[in-house]
Amino acid sequence: MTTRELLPVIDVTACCSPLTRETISADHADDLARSLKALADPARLRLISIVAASDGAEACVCDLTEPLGLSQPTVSHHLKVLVDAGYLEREKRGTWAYFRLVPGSLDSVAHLLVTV
Amino acid sequence: MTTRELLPVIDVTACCSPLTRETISADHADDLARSLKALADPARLRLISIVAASDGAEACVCDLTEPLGLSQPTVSHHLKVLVDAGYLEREKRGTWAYFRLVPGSLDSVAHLLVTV
DNA sequence: CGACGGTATTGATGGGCGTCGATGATCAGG
DNA sequence: CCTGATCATCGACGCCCATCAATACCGTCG
Repeated sequence: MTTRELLPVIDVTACCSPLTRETISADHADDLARSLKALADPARLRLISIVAASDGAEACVCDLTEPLGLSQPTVSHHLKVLVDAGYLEREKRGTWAYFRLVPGSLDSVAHLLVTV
Repeated sequence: MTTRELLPVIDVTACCSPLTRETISADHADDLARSLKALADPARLRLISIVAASDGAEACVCDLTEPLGLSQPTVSHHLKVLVDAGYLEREKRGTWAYFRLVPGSLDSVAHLLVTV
């Protein structure tokens, strides 16, 4: 995306077809893959779904452990992955930690997907 | 999605917030996670991008090995993953194998994402 | 201040996956 | 046929990751 626009001209052989437009850069592919990897887990998708469906669009860990059938440390780990990836935000109120969806985060990665 | 609609009523305690709408099922989360996992790799994202940007929207393995800097077996493996996941389709013409984007496959997974 | 409950972190373990070299399968051309 | 080229499959290696038990951290409440 910065200074690597000068691709060598490909000599056309029998099978090779030339490119008609820009492809995504290696760095861009890396970033998008990281974002998708954070979502590519059944437990994390269900966490996002439950948080989004909860009253006030927020939920604490105690809401999330039981419906997933996973241990509390595992749920905490998945939540950390989602927070680090920018899909959830964490707010600690007293004893409980509440998680909310980051608005537009899912839409943005979905938009990146269709423009790959 | 079939016979497990009867969720136990959650007794409301101090921290737990009730659900206001349906969450995705475990099976649905599994399927979507599988689809996303097939995309969550830099090499595979670049493969899709190159195929989509190629003339005629198709490319053969020899087009794809060099720009990725990966060995031919590795590229073949990634292409198989993408074909199995329904993102690419393979057509063998003589010695060469041509890959095309399956129309709408990316849009459909992107749409599933924003409705989680 | 001490006990208790919710949550995050650590360490260990087992499985999955990306990568490669070697090899097999298939087709074109002499 | 035999050879060369393209692509798929196999076996192996190394690394990342999902999961759990144990433990540490940090609030609240008595």
